Amino acid sequence: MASGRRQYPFHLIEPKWQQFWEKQQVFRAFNPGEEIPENHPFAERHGADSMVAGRKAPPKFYILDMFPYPSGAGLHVGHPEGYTATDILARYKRALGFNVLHPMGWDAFGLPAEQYAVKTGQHPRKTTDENIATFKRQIQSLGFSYDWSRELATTDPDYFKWTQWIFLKLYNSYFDPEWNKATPIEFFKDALSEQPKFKNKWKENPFLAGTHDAYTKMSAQEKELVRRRTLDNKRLAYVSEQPVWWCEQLGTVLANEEVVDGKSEVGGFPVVRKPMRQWMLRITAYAEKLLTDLDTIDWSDSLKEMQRNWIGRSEGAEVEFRIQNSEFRITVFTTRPDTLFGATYMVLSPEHRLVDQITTAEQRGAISKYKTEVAKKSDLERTELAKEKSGVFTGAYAINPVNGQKIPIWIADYVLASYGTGAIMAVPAHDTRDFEFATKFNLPIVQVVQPPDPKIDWHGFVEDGTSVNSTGPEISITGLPTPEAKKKITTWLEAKGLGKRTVNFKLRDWLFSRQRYWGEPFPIIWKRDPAGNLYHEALPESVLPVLPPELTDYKPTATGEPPLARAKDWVTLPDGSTRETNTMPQWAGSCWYYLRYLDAKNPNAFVGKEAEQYWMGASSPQPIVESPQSDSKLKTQDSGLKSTTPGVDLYVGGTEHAVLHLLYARFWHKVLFDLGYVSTPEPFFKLVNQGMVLGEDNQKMSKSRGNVIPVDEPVQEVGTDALRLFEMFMGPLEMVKPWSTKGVEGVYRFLGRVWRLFVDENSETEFEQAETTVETQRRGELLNLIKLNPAIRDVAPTPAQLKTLHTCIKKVTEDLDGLRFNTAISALMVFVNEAMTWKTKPVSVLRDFLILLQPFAPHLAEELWDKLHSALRIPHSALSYAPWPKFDPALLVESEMEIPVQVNGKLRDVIKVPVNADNATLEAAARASEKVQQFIAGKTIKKVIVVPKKLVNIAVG
RNA sequence: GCGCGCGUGGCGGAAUGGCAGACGCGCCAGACUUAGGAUCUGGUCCCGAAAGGGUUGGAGGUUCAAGUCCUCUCGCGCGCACCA
Repeated sequence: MASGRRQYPFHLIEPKWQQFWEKQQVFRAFNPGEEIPENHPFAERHGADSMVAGRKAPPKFYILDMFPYPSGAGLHVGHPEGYTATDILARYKRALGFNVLHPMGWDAFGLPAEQYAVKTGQHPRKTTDENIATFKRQIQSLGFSYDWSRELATTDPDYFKWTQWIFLKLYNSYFDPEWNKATPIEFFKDALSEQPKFKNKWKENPFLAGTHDAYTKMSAQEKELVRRRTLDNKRLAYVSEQPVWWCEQLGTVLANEEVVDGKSEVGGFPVVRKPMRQWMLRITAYAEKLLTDLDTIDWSDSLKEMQRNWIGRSEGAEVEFRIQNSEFRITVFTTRPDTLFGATYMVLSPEHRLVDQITTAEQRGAISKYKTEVAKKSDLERTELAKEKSGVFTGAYAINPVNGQKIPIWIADYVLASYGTGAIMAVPAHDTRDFEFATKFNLPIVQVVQPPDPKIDWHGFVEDGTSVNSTGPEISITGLPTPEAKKKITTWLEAKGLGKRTVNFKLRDWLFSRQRYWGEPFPIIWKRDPAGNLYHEALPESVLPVLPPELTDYKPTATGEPPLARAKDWVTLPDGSTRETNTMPQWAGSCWYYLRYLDAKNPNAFVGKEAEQYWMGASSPQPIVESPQSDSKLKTQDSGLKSTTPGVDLYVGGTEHAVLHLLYARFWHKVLFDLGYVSTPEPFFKLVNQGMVLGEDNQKMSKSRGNVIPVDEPVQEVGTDALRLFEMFMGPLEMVKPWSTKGVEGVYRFLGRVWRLFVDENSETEFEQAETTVETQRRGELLNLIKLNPAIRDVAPTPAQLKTLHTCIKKVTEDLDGLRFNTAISALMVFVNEAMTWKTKPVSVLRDFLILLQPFAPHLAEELWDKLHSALRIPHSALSYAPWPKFDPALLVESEMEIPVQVNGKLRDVIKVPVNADNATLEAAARASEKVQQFIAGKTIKKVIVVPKKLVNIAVG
């Protein structure tokens, strides 16, 4: 690039306006109750007291970017795509009269800084701070209108104090199924009361060996133990000793979500199952709400679908099977209880707790050999070998409850311990996997469903049909269509106490602890009771934040003991209790950062109530604030001023967070909502995923391919306005699209044309000569040498000019509302192409154009806005708050319009008719057309379709 | 395998069921220039001299009218993946 002459002095304009915005705090967003400085443009537009209690505050618009993890590599041109889109919207909404919240911060806890610390001994905080500085410099060089006064970093103790605080809320709450919401644990304590009315609650308590009466007879100490275990078993944050994903290389456990194809998502290292004591968050309690509330938010279908798949709800039944010559019973989960008569064998997962108990002596060797083999396999191997089914017979038999048949019990690794009950009834005739397995091991295959189309083979037919061969001594569903058969047999099972309707989810509880240094410490300590039982206890809120200890060695220990355990002084408290040494996962900080922005400096709460209600709560439509500056004719556009939405109005980020971050954040938000801390059940009302920007070779940008384009490159060559414009001009926001250096030059040329539309070319030559002689620091002043284009005059626009302008206003406005930035930019180009041909360029028209351009190319627009008004001595306020021009449809109407005429659907002519022509006139004009006559001559006209103001179509035979 | 999305010029992409290819890139020609990799003007889907005909991955269908709606099919991308 860098070819030829510079299109316009962006190198002077861009720093100039960035400094201006910074100095004037132009993009500061004001909270309810705040007084606004008199000279601030927000005050000029809305009044200095507009946010003070008693006055109606302007409607809010909260537009949020997914905050980045500041890596050492800096930004490439893919990063600012989403940021540019949100910035354009933020500037547009400001122009419409909204109070816009547009913040930025840093998701700064994370592995890379820690790994660097392990290698070099440099404290992760230092690395993190340096990376934040780099990211901030680069992001600021792009001229985004963030309110930097609300900047936050998840690693800041003033921030993670509240992350820990929210953890305490989770710890001190349980999900109450009757109220269907998170509830302070104090309320559950009632259920431990010895009052008779709570007796029924005791039945389900796994910590009571006997009954409520047994409890009343216990010693105080025993009661305390039971009480504690009962509560701990209910908390939303709980400790569990269960097999978790352990990654040797990373030296930590990982969440299900961080394990992809049996490897760590970060680094791609192998992971193994290992039983460890871990903190879990009970996200499964919210499975149903997380699923159904998707219907209340405006996200893309594909994204919602990804979340639905992840939550994985399926309805079915649990059925209990007796085991022959044994007291044990095995419960299976099935979505097809109607196929119960076709269950010809049963399969347990190798990890099922009953395997050893039911295995017969003869089979013991084979079973234990198989179990060992399976345990050795990583998850990756287990899925890779999935094509070939394997398994071993236990020697035991179960009794099919519907027909009393004896069916063999196998174990096989195609049955997962982690889903359903870890056991299945196998119906080989109507399940693909069971069919494969039965075929391989020669197990009987019995048809129980007849496909609707008799030509379809019933072997392996898994869809709905009609039940057949399904009659037992007590129940028959033969002849019933699948849905009814399901219903009938489930009802029968329930009546017999053999089973029950069940809903199952794929979603697992969230493994919430990590063996790392660079994360939030848990506000938890461990103690022992007099009997020596270890138990955990929350630290009081008053001691938050719990800071991590200083260390010199950040390496995890080989045993899985977290690095924090090395700080013996820190771990052990004076009273002998010890601190929890795990830290929270990186996701914790990003679960609520959007709430901290609302009130980022609040020392007393994670967010102030008033601020939360204003920015997150839904509000009713607001009256439009009329600015004294606004053109009398041009009122603020009202299209964007409908009632504001609950939650974040627009959230933009990459698909990589489609399940993890977005599911976790929704979960936390729902808990906070249930506990009364926030006012909406969902955090993000509208969400858009920007598509990835590929390299010029159409490949994903990566160091190894050498196709990475750092943002600094185009910023140097063509300026940030051109970069911003091209980011949006490439194509629709959601689409994956390749970068194009040539394309950048195209929009750069466009900005050059805009420049030349406004400035006097002679003065520009003068400027360029002067620039070569003046030292760098003083060059900014040279911009004053550039004079306004003499063709710009304060005259009334012609109807044609107004039409060009208003066509552009309409298109840009509608496209911005629909996030169609690429076509909005093309509308601006069309305007400029047209305006270049005008001999006289009316100020009022160009002024409105600059307001339209401002969101896209704010630096250039500010410079020209300033020049335009100064040169003509028109008083003006900041462009950033200039009211958006209103489109006037009357100006687009002309006396005549062109109407296409088709014969048999084929275009034959375009006729000019008066705009108000009625159907008869249109038809007559169409028939009169010479070209049309050629095609209808000698033929019968069967029908004439006239669409007013659209077209005429003549059907002939 | 299942789910979601997408197939339009040489390229990125436009088209509330109503003139396919806006806008930009590239390319061609011209103007201005010592020069042009700056700028400006014009041209640029295919066949055809023209009239006209053809054209939105392919095949059907609905409709006066289909890139757009429906069915089947092929190809690509993303997600999930033995979820009972």
